[in-house]
Amino acid sequence: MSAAGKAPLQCADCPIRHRAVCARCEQDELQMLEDMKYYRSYDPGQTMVWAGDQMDFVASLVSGVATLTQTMEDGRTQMVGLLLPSDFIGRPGRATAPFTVTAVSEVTVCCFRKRPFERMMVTTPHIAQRLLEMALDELDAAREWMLLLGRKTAREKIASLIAIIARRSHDGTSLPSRHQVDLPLTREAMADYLGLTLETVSRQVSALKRDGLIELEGKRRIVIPDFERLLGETGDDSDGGPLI
Amino acid sequence: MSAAGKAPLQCADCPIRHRAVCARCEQDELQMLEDMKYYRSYDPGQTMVWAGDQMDFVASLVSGVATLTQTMEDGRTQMVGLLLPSDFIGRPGRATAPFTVTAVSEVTVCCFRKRPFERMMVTTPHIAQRLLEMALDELDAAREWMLLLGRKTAREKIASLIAIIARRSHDGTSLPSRHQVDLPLTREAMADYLGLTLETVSRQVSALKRDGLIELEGKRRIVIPDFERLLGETGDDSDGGPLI
DNA sequence: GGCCGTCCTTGATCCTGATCAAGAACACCG
DNA sequence: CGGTGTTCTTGATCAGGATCAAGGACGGCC
Repeated sequence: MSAAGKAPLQCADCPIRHRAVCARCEQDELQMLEDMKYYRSYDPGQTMVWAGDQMDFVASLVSGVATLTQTMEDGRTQMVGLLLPSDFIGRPGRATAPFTVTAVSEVTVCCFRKRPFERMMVTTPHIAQRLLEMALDELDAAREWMLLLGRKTAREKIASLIAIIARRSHDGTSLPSRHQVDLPLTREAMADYLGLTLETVSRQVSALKRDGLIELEGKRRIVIPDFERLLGETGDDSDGGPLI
Repeated sequence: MSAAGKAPLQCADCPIRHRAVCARCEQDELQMLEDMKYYRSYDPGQTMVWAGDQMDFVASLVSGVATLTQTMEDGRTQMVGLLLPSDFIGRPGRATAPFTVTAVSEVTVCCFRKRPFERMMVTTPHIAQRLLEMALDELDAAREWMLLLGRKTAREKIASLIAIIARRSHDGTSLPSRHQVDLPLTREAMADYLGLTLETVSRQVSALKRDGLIELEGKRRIVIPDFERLLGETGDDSDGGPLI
C-alpha cells in the first residue's frame, strides 16, 4: 500500500479512494481521517460483524468481497447485500449492526473510529451528504432486489445476478463484447442471495450454459459471449437492472 | 407527539410533524420551509409519480396511504415500499423518481420545491443528517423485507404483514392485547407486497382466521386477539420484525 | 329493489422449485 | 500418490404456491 503522489483526494495510503468520505475533503480533513483510521483483515468465511454487535467504527472495504446476511432461527438465511471494494460499512449514529457481515474472500477494510467520525460529520457537511447519496443508492438497489426476490423466476434470478456482478466488476466502464467474470460466490451463497436452493442455482447455471448464454472456465469463472443476450434473460427492460 | 413547549417544532399548519425536515428547525428555518411548500391531494388509485418521472419537489405524506411499486414489462409488479403519514417522498439530489408512487386511499402530501429545499440542505446540516437517518431506516426495512420475500412461507408472509401494519398504525406505542387493524390494502396489493398471488393471500388470510389467529370484521378490518401468538407465526424471533 | 362492477373466496389442477439422495470434480495435505 | 473434505452436479420425487375457473359478497347507482 504505497502512498499516492501529492495532495491525493484519498486517504493517504489506501489503494482506493473511499467513495464515502474523501470525495471533497481538503488536506486538513484528510489529516483528521488519517488520525482516526486503522486497517483490519479477515480470512475467507470469517464473520466480520454479527447482527446486533456493538460497532465502534465505520469502514470502507479496500479489497476482497463480503456479504451482508440475515438468518432466521431455523437457519434459513438471506443475503441482503454484497460488498465490493469502495463500499461503505457501518452506520454513523447507530450503536449496533443490523446485519451480519462475512468475508467471502481475503478482505481488508479501512476503519474509522466512530466517535471522531461522527464529530467530523457535524463540522464537515459534505460527508453527511455523500453518505446520504450512498444510502439512497443502496436503497434503490435493495428495492430492485425486492423485485427480483418477489417476482422473478429462477432463471431470471441467475441471469440477473451474473449480469450485475459483471457490471459491478467493471464498475461503470462499458463491457467488452466477450466478457470474463470471476464469480466471487459459492453456489450456496448465490442461492442465499437469490432466495433459491443451491441445487436450483446449479441446475439453472447448467441450463444457461447449455443454452449458450454463458461459458464456464472452472467453477467460478464465467465467460459471457453476448452480454445483450444475457440481459434478455433477466426480465429487466433493456436499460439494465440494478447495481447492487 | 404534541409540539414541545414554545416555538412549535412543526411546519405551521400541517397536522403532523414532518419527520424529515422539522425536528430541529429554528423559527427562521421553519419560515423558509413555509415559503417553499404547497399541498397536493390524490384520489384512491391515482398514480402520484411514475417511475422515471422528472421530480421537482420532495414531499411529506400528511394523510392517507400510498405505495411504491415497480413493474416488469409483462405486468408482474412488486411493491417496494408502503408510505404512511409522516413518511418522506423524493430524493434531494436526484432528478427522477426510481419507483412509481400510487395513492391507495385519499392522500394529501405537503410538497417542498426541490431547488430551494436542496439549497436549504447545504446551509442547514441537520436536515441532511435527518434524511440520512431516514434513508438508513428505510434501508434496514427494505433488507428485512428481502428476508421475507426470499425465505418466508406464504403463511409467514401474511402474518408478518399484518403484524407490521398493526405495529406501524400504532406507531411505537404498545399494542393493546386485543387490537383492531384497518388493512389499507386490497388482497391484490397485499399480494404485490408479499410476492404472492391474490388467491394465495386470500387462502392464507382464511387459514389464519380458521386457526383463530385473526378475526375479520368485514374484508378490511382485522382484529388480533393475541398479538404474541400472531408474532409466533411470522418466523421472526421474539423481538419482532421490521417496521416498513 | 335490481343491476353492475369490484373485490374476495374457494375449488381443481398444474408446474416450478424444494427436498432427498448419490456421486463427481477438485483442492488440500500427509 | 491416495485419502479426505468441500463444492458442485444431476436425478427422482414431492409440495407449496401459481394458474385457471366459477361463483359469492358487497357497495354504488339508477
